Amino acid sequence: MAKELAKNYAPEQFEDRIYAEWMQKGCFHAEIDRKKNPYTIVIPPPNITGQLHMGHALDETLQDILIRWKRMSGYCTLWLPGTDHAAIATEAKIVAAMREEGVTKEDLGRDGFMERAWAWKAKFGGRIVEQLKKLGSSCDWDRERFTMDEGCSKAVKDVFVKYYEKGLIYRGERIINWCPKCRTSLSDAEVNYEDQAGHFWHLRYQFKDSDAYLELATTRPETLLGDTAVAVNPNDERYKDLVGKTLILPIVHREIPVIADDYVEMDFGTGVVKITPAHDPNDFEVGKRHNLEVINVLTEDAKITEDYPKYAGMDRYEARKAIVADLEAEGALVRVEDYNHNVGTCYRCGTTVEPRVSTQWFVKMQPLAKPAIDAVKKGETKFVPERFDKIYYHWLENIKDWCISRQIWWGHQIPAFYCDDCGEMVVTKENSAVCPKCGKPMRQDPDTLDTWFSSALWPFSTLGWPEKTEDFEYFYPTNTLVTGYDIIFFWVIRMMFSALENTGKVPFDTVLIHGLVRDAQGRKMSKSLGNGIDPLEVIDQYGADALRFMLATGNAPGNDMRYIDDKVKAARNFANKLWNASRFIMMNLPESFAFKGLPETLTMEDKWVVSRFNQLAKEVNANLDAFELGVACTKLYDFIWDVFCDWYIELTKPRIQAGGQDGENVQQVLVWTMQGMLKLLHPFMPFITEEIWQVLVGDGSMIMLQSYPVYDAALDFAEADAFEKVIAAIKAVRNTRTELNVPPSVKAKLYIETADTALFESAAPFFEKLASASGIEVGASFSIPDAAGAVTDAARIFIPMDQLVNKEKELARLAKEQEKVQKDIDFLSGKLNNPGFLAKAPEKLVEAEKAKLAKAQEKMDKILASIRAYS
RNA sequence: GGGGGUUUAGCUCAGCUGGGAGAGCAUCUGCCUUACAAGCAGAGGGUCAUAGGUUCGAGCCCUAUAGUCCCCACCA
Repeated sequence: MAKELAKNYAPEQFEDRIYAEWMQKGCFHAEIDRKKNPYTIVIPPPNITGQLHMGHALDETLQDILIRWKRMSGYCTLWLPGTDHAAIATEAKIVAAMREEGVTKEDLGRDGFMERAWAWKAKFGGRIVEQLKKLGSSCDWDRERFTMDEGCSKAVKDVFVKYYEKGLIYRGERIINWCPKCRTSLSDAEVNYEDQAGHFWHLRYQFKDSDAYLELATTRPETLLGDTAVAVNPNDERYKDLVGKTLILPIVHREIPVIADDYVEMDFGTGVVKITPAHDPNDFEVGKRHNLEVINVLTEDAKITEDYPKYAGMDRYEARKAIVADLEAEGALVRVEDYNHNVGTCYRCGTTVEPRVSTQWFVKMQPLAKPAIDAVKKGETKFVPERFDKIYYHWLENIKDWCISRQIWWGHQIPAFYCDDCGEMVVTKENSAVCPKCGKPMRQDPDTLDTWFSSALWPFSTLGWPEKTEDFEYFYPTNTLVTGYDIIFFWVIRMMFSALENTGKVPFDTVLIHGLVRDAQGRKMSKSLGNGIDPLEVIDQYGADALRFMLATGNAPGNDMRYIDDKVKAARNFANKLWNASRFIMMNLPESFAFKGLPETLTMEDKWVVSRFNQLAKEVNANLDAFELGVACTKLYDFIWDVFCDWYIELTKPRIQAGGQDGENVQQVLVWTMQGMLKLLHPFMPFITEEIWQVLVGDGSMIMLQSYPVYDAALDFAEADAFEKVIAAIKAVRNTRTELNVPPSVKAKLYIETADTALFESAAPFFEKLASASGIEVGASFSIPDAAGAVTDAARIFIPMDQLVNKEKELARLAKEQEKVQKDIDFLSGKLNNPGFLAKAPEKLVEAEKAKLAKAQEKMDKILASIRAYS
């Protein structure tokens, strides 16, 4: 059979075809097999609003490498895919699209809006999924899930009701983070704090019964409308006598008390704080302690309420200007200074969040956090790299109750029902409720749940929980969770406590954390900067394999990396190298070729390449086991390019030309090694390896279903070491010739002086092919005049070149060599003369160092002999 | 104010439990050698941020310092 590949590596010609074939043959589908061990990964579900970005590409690549490796290693693997409804983000997009049409949510009503949202999901929700496929992701698409599908929704209700009944969920009036643009509450995790330039307005509030003033400073003068007290520290001597007195609030002219509270720092500002319980979390606490009135002065969209007609309808920043102007007019403004402060912003839209008092649902975190901390402490779940467990602990140890209600429609509606008549509340899994007290139909809570509430259940809700499904029994707990460090707080932590509370088990045994993919300058890729690189474009240009290999190489877990085009190019070149190596093999196979495995008779270079491959298989497995994916990539790259292509293939050329039995043997070895390399590389570069495999093997088998190579003691050959001597000699000759500026076209006979005569004699063709030799003579001793001398520890090689050799140059070169080797000798003998080293270093190491020293000395003898020959 | 990352060749980064510093790109020298110029052969280039310490031995472990980046935190 003639085996042929296109002349150039052109991934666009086969990647899609191969993916379709995998799909069509059901290669990704996980069938429960109780004879095998399960290995499960659940995908971090991308948002249905999302477009594939480099972060996804990295995340997907790492997961696919692991899942393909485990699949080939005999596990029953399930990579469960799906998408997240991304409550706020999606609703914002839909509302924006509606705005274009001049339609509002209110126009449509809740049901109409939901209908529209589902239509939107149907239209765009599959986009990101299709993009994931371009990367080669071997997900079981038959099990694809969505956080708002029936099963996940059932799990959500189940958990909500259970938490409520256990007292882990409660409803209450609290001060929460409010996004005036998204018009919903946010959890603490959903607020990003950023430094903003602002001002410090120094104000004075006059006492009711005197002309005296109390000076204080604020960054938010507009909230003054809601001030209900002014506070000082109880230990502050300056203000001790003023506590209990009454002040007149400027502009509003309301009477407010001076109170004492520990919260006030004496040495910050004037040591006086205005207290606005409705619009500051600290003030809210102070207000509770002192029974202060909570006066809300802002609407849902952060405009001043109707209660203050002069400012009503102004947004908070307009109102700030107007109020500052009025304060100044009233003489209450003392001065203004520049001030930088931390401002909370909405993680979705970037709008400055407004602390707001409202009735919300909360998850009580203390009881849930404890088991989650313990599980990691006990090692039931491990972070890779380990350092992320500190972040995890710190967050959980300081966690506050989780605000889970959102004032939007796209999401899981809260399963709580109210009786508008008697105020009774019922929490139930049912879709409707009747008031148990007055028998009237009840109204469901209009709010929906935080999107992370449903993703927190993802590792088990997607496997069928709360039903006791076969999938759940077999695949749960999952094994590896792969995600970026930026969503540990949002997601990983919440999965941990949710899983422990609901399933009694940790959701996964390992969390593999990766960093961000930044741009070439190290900046975060962002829409606003416009510096994002579209993975799909990269795939178009270089192929998915190149992108994957680049993302997996040279990147340690948990560390950020930069996207640099040259790196992808290097990966593409590597693919091209492999492509051409396989072409070389195929074009040298006869039509009648049948692969029989390694032949009984192996030459030493065969044994060398087989031993090296065997070692590679051992190391790659070990690296994957330890999640050192980048290290594994480097080793594969080095072996394929350097060991196999640059050395082994070159060594086979004279043998292939010579033909005969040895020529047939070498074909077998070439194919054997190529197959092995393809298998080892497959998890990293699935497309090219599959393509080559199918052409090379040609029996209809697929590489993704082959067994992953493992170390085999029978494939370690002692001759491999001997062959390194030949390689060293060839390198030395090449080096010598280049240093002496001898053009490759000038051939020279080599006289090899060595104790290993048989070894070198058998290597004659290699010297001719790889060291520009016109022939070699091997012996125990030579005396060749006017010859350059290439030296290794095993051989001294004379290269007679008549006038071509410049005596001075050659002597200088030898002197340089001598210096280098002398350094080695000094270093090694220094070490071996150190009694401490001899006494405490492991014996194996001492022996190895002795052997090295002996070799260096042999080499030195040969160099000195060459120098003497010239002098 | 706490916590963490990072600092290694001109650039971007590896370096797995401590045993003579590596890769890719870039640079320089030769090569269109019948798989690959997306290639081949060679070369140069590093007091592994600084200062101490532990050790027979430190890029790796400990302490401190500096640069840089990030996370967390209620200072109005």
